[in-house]
Amino acid sequence: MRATRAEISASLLDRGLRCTSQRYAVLQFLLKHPCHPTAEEIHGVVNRRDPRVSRATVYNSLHALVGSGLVREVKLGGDATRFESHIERHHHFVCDQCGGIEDIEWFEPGGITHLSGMTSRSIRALVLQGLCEPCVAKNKQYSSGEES
Amino acid sequence: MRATRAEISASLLDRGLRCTSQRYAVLQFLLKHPCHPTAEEIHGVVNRRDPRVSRATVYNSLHALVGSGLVREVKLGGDATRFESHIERHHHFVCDQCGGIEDIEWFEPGGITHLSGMTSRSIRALVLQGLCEPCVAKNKQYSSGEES
DNA sequence: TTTTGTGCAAAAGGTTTGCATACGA
DNA sequence: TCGTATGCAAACCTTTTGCACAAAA
Repeated sequence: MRATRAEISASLLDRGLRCTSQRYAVLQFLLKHPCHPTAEEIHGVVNRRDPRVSRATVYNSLHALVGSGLVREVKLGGDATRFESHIERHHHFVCDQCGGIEDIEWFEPGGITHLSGMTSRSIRALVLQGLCEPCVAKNKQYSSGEES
Repeated sequence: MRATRAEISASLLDRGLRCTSQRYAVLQFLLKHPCHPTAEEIHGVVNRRDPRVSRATVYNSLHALVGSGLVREVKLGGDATRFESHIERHHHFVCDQCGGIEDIEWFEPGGITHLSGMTSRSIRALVLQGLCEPCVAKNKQYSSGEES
């Protein structure tokens, strides 16, 4: 998360990717922000600092980073694809109500394979859909009669 | 799945939806085909039978059906939203390689809640991402040295 | 120097919207 | 009849593409 300029540059070169200022900015942003931004959000931030970064280049950079394994693409049902630099195996939780996304520490889904009788399929990861803590609390508040 | 015209019509009226020929066609298609078509696929089929069905109306109809609980909207990470008339609780499996979607019989995800320490979140359903049986087999074939 | 990456602008899906018209209850 | 649904076309949002130009190794 706290990578230096040299480290970021090296990790790009190691994978055969030239270290351009645009790629550097995109990767640095993802390393600094452990959220799950969309390409548009990344473009917004990066472009504000250097207006010479186009939307197409953000997409190009993201694809290059995903291709090299430095970044992971996450499609969780929202309108836009999201990206994260958290590349260790993990699951995701998505809140149906607020759309919030949370990383879930990895656990073997073996029990699920068993539960669903899916012994011949191989499971890579899970997406858990439901209500996050704040939304559960918010709903309780409304349903307990506090109208005003 | 084998609903008569009268039954489909009645289920629409029961929920305060007018039974227009377009809505009828959309709902009938979803009841007949237990797959997970996109709006565009539905429009293609319905429009072929009655060219007077516009794209916008297919979207309107789908939203009305989803709003009334007759149809479920499924966002599984593909490019387009998918729809299904299978409204009983169930999970989904999505193949990373071929994009195929399978319904998974419902099971309580309680074990998962426990595994991930997410006691205060409420889980509605799971999306399992991985490789389906055919794709697992296909990959084995390629990796076992059969080049030609 | 040579290859790879970039900016721009246009286009391609998927989906929504505004408004006059048509149709179901 | 009356109010809701529909068709059309245009707009919107996310993402991709083609091509001339710029920059990294």
